[in-house]
Amino acid sequence: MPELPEVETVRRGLAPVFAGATIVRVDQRRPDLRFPFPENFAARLTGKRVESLERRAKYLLARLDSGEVLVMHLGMSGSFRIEQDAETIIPGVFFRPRSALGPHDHVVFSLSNGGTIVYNDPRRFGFMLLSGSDVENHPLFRNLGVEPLGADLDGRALARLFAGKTTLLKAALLDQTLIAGLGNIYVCEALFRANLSPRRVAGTLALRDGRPSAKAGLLADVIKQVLSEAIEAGGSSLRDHRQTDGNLGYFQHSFKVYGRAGDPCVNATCGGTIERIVQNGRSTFYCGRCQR
DNA sequence: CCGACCGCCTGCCTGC
DNA sequence: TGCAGGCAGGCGGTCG
Repeated sequence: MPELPEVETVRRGLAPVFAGATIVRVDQRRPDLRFPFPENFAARLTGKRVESLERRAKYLLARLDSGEVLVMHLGMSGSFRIEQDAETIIPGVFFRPRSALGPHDHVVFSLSNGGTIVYNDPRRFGFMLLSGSDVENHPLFRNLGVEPLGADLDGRALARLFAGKTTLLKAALLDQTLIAGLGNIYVCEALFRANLSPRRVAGTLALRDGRPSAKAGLLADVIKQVLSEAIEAGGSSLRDHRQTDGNLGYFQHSFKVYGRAGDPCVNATCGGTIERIVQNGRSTFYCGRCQR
């Protein structure tokens, strides 16, 4: 499932319930997800107040009044759902009644405001861990690249990041140590919007005579654009991914290349066909005519 | 240091 | 209809 727009959608869905609430109970229903849960996971969360719910790249960060930070990653198939009692609906939070737990419901947070947050993850590629308050120095975060929606990403920054790189452009965009938060879908979509081939060498977008190329500037712009539009649409729902209120995001209907192998290119004047190739073991979708 | 590849899990879709 | 095989949004680790 989740790339940056989906994680941001989840953050926005959870924040009204989670932020400001005190965790009154944690049911950890198995010893591990992708990694083992931290020692005394439930005990270290119980009784703590969630001060804020933030996002860094594809990570959710719940800052606790204990000074610890609950770090959550959804992997490929993780999702949260919010359940409440009909008598005590939290203002602004979609009502979904309590339901029986399923086999892939791995963590249940019960909150002081009456809300319950259930983490479900069939493939268990997600994980939860606890960090000190200086999350940015945690090993998982220390090498993370720039936040794509932040002011730090522009043509100049991209050009610097790609300087001297002989990697494929597609691979460079997926490299979380360069830009943090892009995944396979939005990289395909951004490259299409920028008319850039995923097979291009990343270094060809580097600085020339100390100035970023127009291509680098355009790529930075369309990355922000596609991510923003996807967040606006509530993310993408592939397979069965849902938002925290159970609703589907609908940005998948706006995909122009992802999953569209064999379809005609949407650029009316092009006449080309979307192709699927495999790069670094991942599917890439692109138009070989528009994208150079 | 870098890139290529593997493995972690389950579920869904396709094609025979 | 049934089943085997392929494929999936991520990411850390290993190997050359």
